[in-house]
Amino acid sequence: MKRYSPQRETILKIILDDGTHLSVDDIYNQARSKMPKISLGTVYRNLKTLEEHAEITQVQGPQQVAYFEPNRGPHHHFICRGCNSIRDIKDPEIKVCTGCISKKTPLKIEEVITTLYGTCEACS
Amino acid sequence: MKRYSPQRETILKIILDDGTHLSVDDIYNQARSKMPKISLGTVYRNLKTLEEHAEITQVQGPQQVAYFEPNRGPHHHFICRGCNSIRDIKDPEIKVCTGCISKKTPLKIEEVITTLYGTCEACS
DNA sequence: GCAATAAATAGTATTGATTCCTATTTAGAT
DNA sequence: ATCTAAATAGGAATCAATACTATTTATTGC
Repeated sequence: MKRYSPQRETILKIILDDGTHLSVDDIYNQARSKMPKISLGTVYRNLKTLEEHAEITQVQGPQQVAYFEPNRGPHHHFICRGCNSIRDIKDPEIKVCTGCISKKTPLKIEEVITTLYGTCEACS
Repeated sequence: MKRYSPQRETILKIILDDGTHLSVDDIYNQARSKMPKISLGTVYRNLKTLEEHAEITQVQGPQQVAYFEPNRGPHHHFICRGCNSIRDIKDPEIKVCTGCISKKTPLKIEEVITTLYGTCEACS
């Protein structure tokens, strides 16, 4: 990665500033309000670059939609089936035991992603 | 669901007979070899119907590709980052503790999906 | 500072998976 | 056997994502 272009900085800032999870369209729209000539291709390209450099993380949301969030270490997600909202679940709050499987199989486990599906307070 | 059409039976049988995880294209191609005039739309429609009736399950594979498998109860998946293969991990082999979170938050958790990413024997 | 070189961009075209649409066929019920 | 609703084939339409290209912008070595 060369140096941050204004476009890349804008995109990264949008994601860092936002506490929730943004879709490509969210990001594109927010970016356009600050930088009207930015193109959608630029958004996609930079999201890819930023993800490759581990500055942001892509989350697979409901209905095959991709969401992006700042890279803030291992954690999990809760997706509400009512309103499709995503929220973070901090790592210590749930525990996944992978020790047992790694002893049993020759698979090398590098990452564990746990997603909880359910109903949030508002939708209950 | 009315009654099984030959197309739906064919599609379901392909998935039940297969031990691995099939993409839409895999299913379409296998179906066409048995039933040359079947249309892609029919495959999609039936996959949706079969999933709604809990006969099959859709798995979100690597690179946003959807895979289908018979519905054989709760289990998890291991995805190899080398060859993109998916394999099942039986439920008792890993344990996810959700009890702790449900006490802390008012979220109603209905399903927990854990996906392991790593490297398989062949790719090591 | 200034050319040379490489990376990034805007804008548009293209792709590819999925859904939608419509006339026709098929299966189940009366 | 007829009627009615569901399912189908085939093609058109949609939509997210990628690819392409000419142009702009930044970095490097002088």
